[in-house]
Amino acid sequence: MGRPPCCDKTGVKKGPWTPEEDIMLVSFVQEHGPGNWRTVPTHTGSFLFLLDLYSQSEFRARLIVWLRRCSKSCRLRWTNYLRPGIKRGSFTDQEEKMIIQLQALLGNKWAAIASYLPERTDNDIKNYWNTHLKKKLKKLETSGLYSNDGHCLSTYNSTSRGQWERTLQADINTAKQALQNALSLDKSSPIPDYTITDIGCYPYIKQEAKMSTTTYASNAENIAKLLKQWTKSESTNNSEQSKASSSTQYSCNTNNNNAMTEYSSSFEPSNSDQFSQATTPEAAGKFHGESKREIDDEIQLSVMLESWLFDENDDLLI
DNA sequence: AACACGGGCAACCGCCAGAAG
DNA sequence: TCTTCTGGCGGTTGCCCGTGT
Repeated sequence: MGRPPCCDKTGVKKGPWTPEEDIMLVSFVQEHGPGNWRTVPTHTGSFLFLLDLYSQSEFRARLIVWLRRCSKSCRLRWTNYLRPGIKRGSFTDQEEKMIIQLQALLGNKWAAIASYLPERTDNDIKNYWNTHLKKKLKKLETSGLYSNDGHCLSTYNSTSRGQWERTLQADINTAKQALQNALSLDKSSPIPDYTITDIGCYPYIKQEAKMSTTTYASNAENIAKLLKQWTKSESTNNSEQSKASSSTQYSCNTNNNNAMTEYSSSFEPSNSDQFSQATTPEAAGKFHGESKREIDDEIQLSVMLESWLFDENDDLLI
């Protein structure tokens, strides 16, 4: 009776997302589009996700990683962090002003406020409000420069309420226009090609990379590029390390002179160890308190698949 | 140099309305 | 029609890192 659950709730991974998981999620959304969160755990097999780019990419990279996130977590990660078009970094004065005005008008309706700031997520706005603006306004309030109904007296003292509302309406119209533009782009191309500047949200892409006009292709080609570099270092590591380990390494070859440099160097080198630890099935198991047997089974399966893939694709992975 | 503290932010939690079976 | 689940939302937590002592 009723809907079947989307995924096995026991053994679902929590905590910070790893780059591997992000790659998987991005590639999934690129293939299936956002909004199918219920199918994410299905398509990723709940426990094992095999990202097969063999038929899609000239680089023919294959990757095994573990995704044990519930659909809700996937949706949240996508909407708050990975979704193209998200602007990160400090808020501009204009944005700040708009948030203050809209908060005064709408209250703590962060989603509604975020709809007028298409480049910002509700979570970001909420965080910014709680950490910055609340204090700022309190200060202003105590100094008499701000009234608690959302009017910054220093700015609006001389303007009538009608003028203030017109200003706000103009701001809202501007934001609406921006939103409509964004939506019309979505309509024309369900999975648009994003330039690297459009994915400024992507946390592993350094500032200089954002300046590039390199296309962030919709067909996972760039992820394939990234994986190519990644699997290359992985296979090198495998020859040196025990084959029983299914851990993944993030090493960056910044000597490459092509676009790949931007992607590979985008990973945080300082965290590479942390990532490799966190992404081993052992580490994941510890994290979730899984039984040793389950972990061993997963390791075995992973090792089998991994050896199969690397053996088969040695000639393809350079 | 070591420790304590606080700020910032990603991610989780719990609730609700609506959808799906 | 009822039950169960998803997706969306706001509130809250906890970790990481920078700064002060």
